[in-house]
Amino acid sequence: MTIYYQLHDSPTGELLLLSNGDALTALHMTAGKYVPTAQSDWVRDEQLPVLTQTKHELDAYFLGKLRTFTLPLAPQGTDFQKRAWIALTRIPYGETRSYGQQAQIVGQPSAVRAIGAANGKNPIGIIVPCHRVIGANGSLTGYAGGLHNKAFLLKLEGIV
Amino acid sequence: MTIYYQLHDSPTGELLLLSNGDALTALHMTAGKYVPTAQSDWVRDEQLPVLTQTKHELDAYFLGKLRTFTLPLAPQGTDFQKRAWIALTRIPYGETRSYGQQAQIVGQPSAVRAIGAANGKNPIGIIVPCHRVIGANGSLTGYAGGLHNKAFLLKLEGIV
DNA sequence: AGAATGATGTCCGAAAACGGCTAATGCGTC
DNA sequence: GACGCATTAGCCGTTTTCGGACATCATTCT
Repeated sequence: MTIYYQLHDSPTGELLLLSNGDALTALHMTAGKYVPTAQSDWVRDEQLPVLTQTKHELDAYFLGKLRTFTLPLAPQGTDFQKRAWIALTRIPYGETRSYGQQAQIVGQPSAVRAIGAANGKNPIGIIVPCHRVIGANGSLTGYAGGLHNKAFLLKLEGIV
Repeated sequence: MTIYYQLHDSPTGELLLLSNGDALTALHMTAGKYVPTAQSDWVRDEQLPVLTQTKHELDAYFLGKLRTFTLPLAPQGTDFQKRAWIALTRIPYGETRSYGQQAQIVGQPSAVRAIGAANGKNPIGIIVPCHRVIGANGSLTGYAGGLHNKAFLLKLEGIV
């Protein structure tokens, strides 16, 4: 299956958007870690509707005018990871959860570290809000895009 | 165990009286520091004998007609704190001791600051007379209910 | 199949901080 | 010298904080 992509600027730096043609499959901060390098078989498509919509929603989000993303998502991962990511999308804008709470929601209260690992592999940053999960003691602990960006996003959502 | 309480007015302001049903467990000046806020599981009982007796003795004390309280007490604290508080009850009406003297009575002559800390946590003000303990140089140093109330009580007992 | 790895959380013991103090010390005044 | 005053450094039980060990679980690597 063909993979389409676009690049988009944002307050958190350049973003790499990937799609299968119908839905968003990945959103990476290119300055961050674990960023896939552009492959030769990827197709850069500046017209693809879902990516255009993604850009619009992102812009609105960074302006503080959008609190809930509605574009179609299609992240790829193991069964457990998908459940973890779905749990992420249920955390409301402007709120935070601990890894333990998220584990509880997923239904495996003691799989806290596994949850952390799954969040770490969340392919769709920002839109699947893994930045809303922090340590039980309030510490920021980690973020693929860099802790400063995690802090930036939380602040944008009104969290001190 | 159920906790019963009553409120009672006095020259030192409103008093919060707590009981386990048999004995007085706490007496706080509601205007002071470290006052526990009323809990939802507390029961207000205006008929409880021990609290009624407490009120009568308090009224008599503030009129200068009672010099020794006789109601049953049951303060809760660590071993050391209980020893400190027992020592307090042995200080006669109208007399004062220094923290050092109290430490000596407790049997740990050098634990002066620990005695001060224990007095600070005395749950039963007025009746367990922590106000009769002053600095070695005669200074009032501190009182959970406020220094002016400490001075008031000492004056009531005839101390200048 | 087994071992290693994390964007964790809980527990427990040690260490440090914290008082409703006090006696000793140092310094300037008289 | 004697005195007043502020400063200092011991004193000790309690509380708070901090760090390391350990349990835990899906993944990944060998």
